Amino acid sequence: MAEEELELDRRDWIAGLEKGLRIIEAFSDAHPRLTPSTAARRTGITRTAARRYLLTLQHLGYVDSDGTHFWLTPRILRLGWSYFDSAKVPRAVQPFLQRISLELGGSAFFAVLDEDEVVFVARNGIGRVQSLGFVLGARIAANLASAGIVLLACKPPEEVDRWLTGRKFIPYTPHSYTNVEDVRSVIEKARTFGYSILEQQLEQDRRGIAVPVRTRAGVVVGAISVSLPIGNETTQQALTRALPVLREAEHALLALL
Amino acid sequence: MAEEELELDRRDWIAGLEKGLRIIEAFSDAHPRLTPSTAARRTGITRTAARRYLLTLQHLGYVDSDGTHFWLTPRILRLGWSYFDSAKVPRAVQPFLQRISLELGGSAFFAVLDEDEVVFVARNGIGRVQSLGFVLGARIAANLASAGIVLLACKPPEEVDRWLTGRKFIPYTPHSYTNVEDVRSVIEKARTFGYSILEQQLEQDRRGIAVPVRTRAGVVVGAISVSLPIGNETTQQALTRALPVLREAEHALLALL
DNA sequence: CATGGGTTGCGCGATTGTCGCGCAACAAGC
DNA sequence: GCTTGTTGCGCGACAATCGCGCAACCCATG
Repeated sequence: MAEEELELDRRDWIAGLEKGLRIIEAFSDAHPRLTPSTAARRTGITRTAARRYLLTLQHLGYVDSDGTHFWLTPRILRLGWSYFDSAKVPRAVQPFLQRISLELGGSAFFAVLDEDEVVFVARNGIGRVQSLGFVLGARIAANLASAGIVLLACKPPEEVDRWLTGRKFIPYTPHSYTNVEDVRSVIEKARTFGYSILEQQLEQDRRGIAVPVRTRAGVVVGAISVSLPIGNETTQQALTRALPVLREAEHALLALL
Repeated sequence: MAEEELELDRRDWIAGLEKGLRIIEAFSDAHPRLTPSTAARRTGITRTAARRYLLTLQHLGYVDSDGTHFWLTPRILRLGWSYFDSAKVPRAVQPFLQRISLELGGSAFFAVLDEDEVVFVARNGIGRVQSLGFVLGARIAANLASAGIVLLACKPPEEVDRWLTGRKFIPYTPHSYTNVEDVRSVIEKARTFGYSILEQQLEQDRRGIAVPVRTRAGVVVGAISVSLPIGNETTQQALTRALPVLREAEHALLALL
C-alpha cells in the first residue's frame, strides 16, 4: 500500500487542491489566526494566491474572517469525520477498547502509523494524557508511544533503519530515550516478543503496553494499546495483568477483520 | 460573523479547492471506498476530473488506492487537527469539563453550532453515547442535543424561525420531538431561562442539560453540556443538582475568555 | 505630526493549469 | 457471443489561476 508513484503526470496534478490543503494545515497552536501574508509565508505560496485560497475557504465555510484575519471553523472537522465515518476498523475496535479500559483501569487506544507519526484514531477511558490535550486524531512521534513502537516493529527492518537514521528524538519526560540505539533496541524487543512496553516516555508515572492488530490475511492494520499508571506495580506485574486482556482483544478482532 | 459574502469575485474563487474538498467529503459510512466514477456521481464532478483529484490526493497521502478504488487515510485527520490545535476555547474548557463530569457522574461536552448541526469539539467523561460511535467532531441536528437547543436560543428569534421552517425532524428515540411547535417551545424556554434541558431526545434514559458560554463581550462562543442517566431522578432534582455546577464553570470561563 | 516599513485589497495581462470529449481496453452479465 | 457498464489516457481549447505592481492604509518610532 501507499505506493507514492514517484512521478505523477503533470496533467493529473491539481495544484489548487494541494495549495488549499497546505493553507489549512498552516493553522496551528502558534498561529491560530492568519492573515494572507502570514499564511503565504508559512506555506510558500504568494500572498495574492494565499488570499484567494482563504477567501475561497471562507466562502465554503471552512474558515471565518474579520476582514483581515482568518481562522478555522468547526466545519473543518467534517473532513476528518469523513475518515472516521468511512474507516470501519476504528469503529469495530470501540467495544473492545471499552472492555480493556474497564478491565485494566486505564485508557485504551487504537492507533495507526502515518509517515513517522503515530495517530490515535479511537480511544476509550477515563484517564487523560489530557495534560497534552489528548483527543482523537492526535499524533506524536512514533517512538514515544507503545503503539508506535509495536507498529514500527511490524515493518521490515530496512524500513525501520531508514526511519531511525538522522532522526531527532525530542524528550517529553526526563526518562524519554534520546539515543538511537535505545529506540532501536526497544523496537527489536517488540519484534521478537510481539508486543511493546514503554515506561514514562510520553508522560511521567505512566506505562503503555501495545499489541498489533492484523487481518486474517496477516496485514497489520493498527495497534491496540493501553496506558496505565505505574503506581507501585512492577513491570512484570503490569505485563502479566494487561497482556492477556490485550491478546484476547487481538484474537477477537482477528475474526472480525 | 460568518458573513457569506453573497458574491465573490470570480477571480478570487479557486474551483480546484472546492472540488477537492467535495471529493473528500464524498467518502462516508455508506461509501468508504470510491472509484473515480462513483466519486464523480456523488459530487457532480466529471469522471475525468474526479480521477485527477483522487490521484492528487493520493500523491499527497490523504487517500490510498489499489489502482481502481480509493479510500481515505488517517492523514486526513491532520486537517481537523489544525482546528483543535488552533482553537483556544476547546482547550480552555477541558479542565472544566473534567470537573463537571467527575462531580455529576456523566459526560461533559463543549459544543458549537455549524449551520444546522451542533458539533462536539471537546468532551470528558466515562459515559458513552458510544452507541452512536461518539467521538470528537461528531455532529447531529441541533434540536437533538441540549447544547444545540441552548445555542439556538442565543440566536435572534428570526433566525430561529428560519431554522425551524421547512425542517424535517427525524426521531432518534420514541420520545424525540418531531413537531415544529414542540421544538420551538423548547427553544423559547431555553431563551427565557438561560439554560436548556432535553430528555431522551437522542438516547433513551438520558437527559442533557446545557448552558451557553460567552466572552466578556457577550459573544456566545459555544455551550457546555452534561449528559446524565435519568435513573429515578426527577427533572427537578437533576436541575438543582447539575445547574449550579454548570453555572460555576460558565462564570469561571467568563473570566478566561 | 510626519515619516517609513509594514501591511492591506485590487486590477491587469499573460501563461499554465484544468477542462471534458472521445477513443481503446477490459470486466461482468444476460 | 454481444451488451452495458467500467477503466485509463491523449489531445486540443478555453478559462481559471497566476504574480506583478499600484494605491491606500495602519501602527510605531523619531
